[in-house]
Amino acid sequence: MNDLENNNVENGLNNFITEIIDNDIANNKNNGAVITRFPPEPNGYLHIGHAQAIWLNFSIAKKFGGKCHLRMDDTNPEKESIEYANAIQEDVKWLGWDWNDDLYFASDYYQQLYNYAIELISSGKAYVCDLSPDEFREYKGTLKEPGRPSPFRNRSVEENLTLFEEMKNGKYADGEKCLRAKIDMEHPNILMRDPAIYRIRRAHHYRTLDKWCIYPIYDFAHPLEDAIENITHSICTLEFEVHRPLYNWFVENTSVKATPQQIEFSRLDLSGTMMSKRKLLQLVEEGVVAGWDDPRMPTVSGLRRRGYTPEAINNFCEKAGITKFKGIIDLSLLEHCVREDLNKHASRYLAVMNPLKVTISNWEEGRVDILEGVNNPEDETAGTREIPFSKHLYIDRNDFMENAPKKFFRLSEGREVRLRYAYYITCDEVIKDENGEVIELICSYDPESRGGKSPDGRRVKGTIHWVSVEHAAKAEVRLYDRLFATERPGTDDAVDFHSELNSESLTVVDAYLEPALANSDVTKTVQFERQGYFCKDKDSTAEKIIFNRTASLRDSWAKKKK
RNA sequence: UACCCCAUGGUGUAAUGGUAGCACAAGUGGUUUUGGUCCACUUAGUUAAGGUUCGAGUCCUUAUGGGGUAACCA
Repeated sequence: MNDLENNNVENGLNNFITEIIDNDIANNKNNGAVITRFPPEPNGYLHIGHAQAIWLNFSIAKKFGGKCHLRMDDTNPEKESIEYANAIQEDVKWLGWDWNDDLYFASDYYQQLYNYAIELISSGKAYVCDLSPDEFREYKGTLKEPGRPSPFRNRSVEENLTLFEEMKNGKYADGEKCLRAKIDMEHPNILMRDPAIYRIRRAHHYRTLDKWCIYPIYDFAHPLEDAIENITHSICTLEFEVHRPLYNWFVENTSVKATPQQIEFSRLDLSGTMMSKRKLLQLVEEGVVAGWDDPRMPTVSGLRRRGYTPEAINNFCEKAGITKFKGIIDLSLLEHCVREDLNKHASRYLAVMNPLKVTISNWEEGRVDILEGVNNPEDETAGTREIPFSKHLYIDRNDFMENAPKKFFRLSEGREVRLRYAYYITCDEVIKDENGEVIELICSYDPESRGGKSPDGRRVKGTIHWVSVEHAAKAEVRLYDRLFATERPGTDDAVDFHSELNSESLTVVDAYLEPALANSDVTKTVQFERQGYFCKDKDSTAEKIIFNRTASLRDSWAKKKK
């Protein structure tokens, strides 16, 4: 392994883009500088796909000793808001990235962009066009047929200058005129056929308010924004590939000094969910989910509320990889990443979600024993906690079975199990109600087995979780599953994506928590032993504790049963 | 077929003309006071056909399949 490879392995970052940058640096392009940017439009919340773009741009900056700008690409006042702009910043920060002083807004460049437009007009490379949007489209041609020149294509520089200034000054109605780059109406790439670069839109902008009634269009604005900020590598997703000639055209035909390079990669796609901001917005507006931060949403804020950690998300972004191949990542990789992180860091607690009453027949009423539980077997420094034990307990209903098969290592009449950190108990009697449903178990405990082992060293295979009824706190637990039942929801236009929703994406149950969990102010995601990872939801009140299930534990027993 | 892009196990991703590797998933076994974790092992891959070469996943040609692009959105 050579030094370069070694270096890349240590950085955990090596893909076709870093190879391009390696070459650029070897050739001393940009004097070896690397400046990237993450340029979201503040028209929605960030999702896991954005998280990968963020991870990519910031990691590249870090790897090459450069920097990464955060830029709000806010050139469309009709869809953007301060709420979104703020949420984006919060999410990027939470993911662990620091843009230092490099926070920018495209809207701060409006005057500069206007000046570059004048430059293009002055050099005969842009003109004001009076075609209506319909006519504009018609003149543009189709994918297979060339376009025709606009009748306004050959206006004089002076006339264009005057008209453009009048556009800016509000002389014309919205859509009455637009400014177009003069390139080639017969170009095989339809984007090069005199694209519009400024439109008239009397919309209130959340930052520039009503100062402007003309707004620059992405294809014109973006390369110039990049150049203004001295971006060296402008990384974007695949659908902009055909825009690259246009991107370069604006860099080459204006007086900007920098020569940013656009590089496209395949956006991250996850099975069982969708990344369309428009459709996610629809789910929010229709109330299908509880908001952008609903724990079932693939948004950064949704994952945060679900109990995911930034480490898990960034690891996932890295493991998913960067290529130009448009694939779909299995949700199980994301789940693996969160379990991997949480297994190392989450404190363990006992909580019973599906309670079945257990009475210890040979335990005195009122007697309480305080036992010691290990907080995290993966981390000795996490310490221990006290767990009260008494005559009346709850165990999980799934941990009892009548006529259990031999491989069932839990409780059944006449069988013995270990209560985690407590005692061995044997089920002596099963009490049922008039419907024949099991409502209580009468068990006897072995006083010699305190702490979960007995002096005779007998083997008790099963260990189950429990809580003491009188010490337990009741809580609500929200069990989340994938939002959609299909692998690729929303990809078939003939299918309404609502029909692909998973009707069981949310199940609400009651749970009984051991006191150490109920009394602590948990802010981190914890493990309910043998069940999964859970975090306290923001809907919790002093009276009502609410937990969200982040992810279940792997369950090889459940698999075996199938 | 107007132009552009892409194609490696089920999924994602390495291999930069020289032994097709890794991760997830799936499965088998072991350890275990979480049927978790951990450990070991197994299954499974270069879209096709030509060409260049001592040697091709990699380079060339063609075919096939998939995707993107015709907003005064980004």
